[in-house]
Amino acid sequence: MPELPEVEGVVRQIRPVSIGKKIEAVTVSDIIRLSKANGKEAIIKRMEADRFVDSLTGAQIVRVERRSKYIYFTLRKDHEFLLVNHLGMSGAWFYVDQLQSIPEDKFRRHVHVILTLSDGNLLAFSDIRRFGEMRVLQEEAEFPPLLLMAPEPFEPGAREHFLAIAESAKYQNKAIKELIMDGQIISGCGNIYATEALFKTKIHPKRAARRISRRRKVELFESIVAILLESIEAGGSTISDYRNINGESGSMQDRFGMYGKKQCMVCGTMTKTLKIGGRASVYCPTCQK
DNA sequence: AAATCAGTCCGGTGGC
DNA sequence: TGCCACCGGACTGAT
Repeated sequence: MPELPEVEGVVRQIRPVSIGKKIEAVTVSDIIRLSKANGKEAIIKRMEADRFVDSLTGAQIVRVERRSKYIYFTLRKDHEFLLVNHLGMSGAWFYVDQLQSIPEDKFRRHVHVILTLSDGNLLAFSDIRRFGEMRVLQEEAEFPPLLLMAPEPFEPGAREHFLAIAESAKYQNKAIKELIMDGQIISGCGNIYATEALFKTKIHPKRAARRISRRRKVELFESIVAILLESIEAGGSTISDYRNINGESGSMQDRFGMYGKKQCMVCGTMTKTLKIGGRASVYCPTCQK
């Protein structure tokens, strides 16, 4: 499941191989075309497949940036516009000379959008579960939820943004895990890193926001930032489907203290799992209070 | 009015 | 072995 560190890794790799190049051709898979023909919003959102292809074909890639878990491709034809991509659960980009070069069959089988670049190579978007998203936007404001995202966690102000919301009236009774996984409160932190940060700071995932002192909230926020940075350094976490653009896995999963564990790495207690905000939340009943 | 809930995009996986 | 319920980021629309 790609969260901020995985998306950051992908963006850092896509940048040097794509900036300044032109998108010579765009291919959308028959499966996506069929889904869209049946009225589904599969991967390509709010746009016909043909119009999506037309929009991107001939554009030059000007910038590639990460915002929260989204990838923003700034493209230029006669004017600049955006291709905004979310990897969803299983989205992955591969930079290859041909599709056959994508290392694993399970990714090769689910390639849905192919950008042929002016260097002759391909940027191929594979998405096993099709929870990924592609949107062509003239400007960010065309998709309003993008404007509501919390500041980047490494930006000054992100911590104050988190504290202000976490201490506002309507969130007082909410479980802390729901808050830190909410992209409008903290950007880029999903289930994995939320689980790890709560474990590291010994906070029970269901603890109400108002039952956590400011000092511990600050500690939690700083822990999230540190874990996100550590994961970027480790090349992200590969649980099952995350790969970088060369098909390589990350190694952050080897450093997990809690996510996916049956037993606490610190005290040996059997871990417990709760459903919080609809998501499975694993924690240690001894260490986390 | 606001908060909550189900629905949407799916294939892989685990349990029986 | 084969089937089927369940899972999940994040938005959207309904209640």
